[in-house]
Amino acid sequence: MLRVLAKSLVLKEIRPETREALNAMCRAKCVSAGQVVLHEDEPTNFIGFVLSGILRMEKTLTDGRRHIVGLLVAGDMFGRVFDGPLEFSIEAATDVEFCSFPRAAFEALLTRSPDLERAVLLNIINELDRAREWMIILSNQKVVGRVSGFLLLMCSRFRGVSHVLLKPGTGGIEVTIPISRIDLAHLLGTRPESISRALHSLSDQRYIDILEPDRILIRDVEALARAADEDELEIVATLKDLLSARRIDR
Amino acid sequence: MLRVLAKSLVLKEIRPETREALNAMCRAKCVSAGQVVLHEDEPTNFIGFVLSGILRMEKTLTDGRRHIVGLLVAGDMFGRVFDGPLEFSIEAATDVEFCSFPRAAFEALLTRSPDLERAVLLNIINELDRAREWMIILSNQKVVGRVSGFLLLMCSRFRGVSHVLLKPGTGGIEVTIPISRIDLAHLLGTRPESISRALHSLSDQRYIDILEPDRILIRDVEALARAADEDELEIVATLKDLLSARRIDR
DNA sequence: CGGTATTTTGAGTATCGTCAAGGCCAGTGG
DNA sequence: CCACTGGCCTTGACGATACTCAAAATACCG
Repeated sequence: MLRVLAKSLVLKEIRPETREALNAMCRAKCVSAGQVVLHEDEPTNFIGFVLSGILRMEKTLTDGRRHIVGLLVAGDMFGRVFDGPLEFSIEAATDVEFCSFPRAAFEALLTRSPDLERAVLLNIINELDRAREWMIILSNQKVVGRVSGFLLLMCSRFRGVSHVLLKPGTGGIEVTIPISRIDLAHLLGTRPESISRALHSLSDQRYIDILEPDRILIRDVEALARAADEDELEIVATLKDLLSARRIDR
Repeated sequence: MLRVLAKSLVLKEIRPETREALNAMCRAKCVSAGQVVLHEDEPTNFIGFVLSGILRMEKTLTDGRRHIVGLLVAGDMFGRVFDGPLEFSIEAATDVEFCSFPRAAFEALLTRSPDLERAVLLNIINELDRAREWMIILSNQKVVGRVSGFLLLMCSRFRGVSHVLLKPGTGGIEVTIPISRIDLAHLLGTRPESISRALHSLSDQRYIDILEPDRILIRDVEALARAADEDELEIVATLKDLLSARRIDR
């Protein structure tokens, strides 16, 4: 299983001994969509690494509403490394495979393996960057802008992972939205109705096709980036390169 | 100067030797409000620790608009620790003192001082939590909600730092907003006019007093939390405790 | 004291949230 | 096999909110 782990950019640099130790303490787990992996405010007794599928991090408010604060994909780490309990619960958005390390053992290993500590550090820096990307998307005034930014983020971040497919022939990218409209609405600071309208507006402009409610085909990445307003031009460039590269491939 | 640094929660745990080494490589710097400390996308050649004042992290878009993605206060660290250049520039929002460590030397020390690496790790975890708090505030649908959340965040995070003062007698907390309306508007995903209206609406309800455009007296923390909707009840509890404690003190 | 930048206010319009209804799909039980 | 149910997504209509543009008031600076 650590073969899979090793593919994660973050963990591939660690020394064989450390990897051995990780391997020894690691336990594979599978959960199906909807199950809760970690409860909010409970002391975390393990650290997890996602192998496949998508998890959502969500904060449950006192009145019962949920608030999604991020998504986890293959290669991502979750669980508090050192201090206190998690501030949000972690729930499977799709069927998920992950491996878990007992917290105490993991921290002990962390303390005596600088390479692992470095890997964890890089992982968290990465996560921080992603949180900032979310912030920029969320600070878009209009719902279509936020939705467009979300779609772009989905394909740039989750490319290569199960939920994004490139369709070279048509020059489009197919994205599966791993969360319900209502959750997406909370994530983007709006309501499901507005999400629906935004998607259909993008569809009317022929920027995207709604294959199914949760399967979107992105036809015009640049137009979407313009709608998102953001300087996700880097993202766009990357995606375009990828598309044309694939087209030449065949 | 490291006396100041040591006060930062994050660095107080490091060993004397490491502290010595840090001290040796550290250089104090002062910049005045408005100056740019680090440019976006330039390779970062130093790591900085804020001693006093407030810095803003901002992304400059291709069309020249700026997008604030966070604020840095005393105790915060900035600059890329390992990989690539920073994704945003760092600018002084007020007059700022900070100390800087040459990047190469800092990373070398990091590699041979697990205690420092641990401290840096905790610092970044902290920053990640803050980014997620921003996300929750930003995902509030209404502008008054976001503004209220912003004010609460300001006092909970920046308490004890120059820009927040407790006024025990009146039971209020005075906050100085360290950025202009237009920047705050960008940060909260709205326009300056709406920020103004939101603040004056809160003022009309007697939740806050606008002493000066950038100096706000918070009169009713709970009401503000209700307006922010969020479960910042923890924050509220903390603030209330603090207020009553101070009141008893005198 | 003038000149500039920032903040505020006002009026009109677009957008979005709200409420209510309808459609689609999957699962259930007759 | 079909009707029924419940969940989710969509659509429409209406009211609230926020954005736009323009102008006034205020603060800031020389």
